[in-house]
Amino acid sequence: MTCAQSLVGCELVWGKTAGRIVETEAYAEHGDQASHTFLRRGTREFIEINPPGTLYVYLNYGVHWLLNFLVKGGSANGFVLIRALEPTDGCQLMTQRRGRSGDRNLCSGPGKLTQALAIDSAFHGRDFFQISDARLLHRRRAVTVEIDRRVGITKSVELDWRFLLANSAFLSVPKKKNPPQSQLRRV
DNA sequence: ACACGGATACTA
DNA sequence: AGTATCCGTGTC
Repeated sequence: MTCAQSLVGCELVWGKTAGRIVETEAYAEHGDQASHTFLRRGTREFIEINPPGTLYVYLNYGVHWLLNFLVKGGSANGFVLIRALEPTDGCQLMTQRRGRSGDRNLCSGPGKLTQALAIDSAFHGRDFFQISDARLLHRRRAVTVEIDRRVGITKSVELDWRFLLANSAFLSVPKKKNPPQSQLRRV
């Protein structure tokens, strides 16, 4: 999914906090058994009803809110899961919300970053571009994106739809594939 | 290695 | 109503 790849390196500004996106995953509406659309009618309807850029926020494992962007058109409809940020602003507030210190532990995971940014179900279904204090700043320089297998799923594991900022120290889990096998893309 | 914990979408 | 499932984290 090209959107997931394009978001790597961009800065997500969320109120008084902000972070550079260092890890994303793509989930496709069709042909992807790991996507909610595969089993949930409600998620398929969500795609029909809402415009691209709508936030899809849901609770995972009864503990963590996970942040997804709805993407439409292009090669396929689907969602981009934001999995990790490199904190760039508001570290003190994020540390306070997380209840832990250390910049590397603030947003290095999809559940951690929603806690750090104070994202929960209240933002589910909201159009990202209509949220006044939320912004997406495009990267100013080219970055190297590494392609890897998605994390934490049991179905459609063969799809390499995880996108990492190369050599980032703020990833949720290290890349699984070794450099010779992994693909690198200058984007 | 394991517990924690709730929305969703099924079944009946 | 009851149950199975689930894109994780922190601590054991």
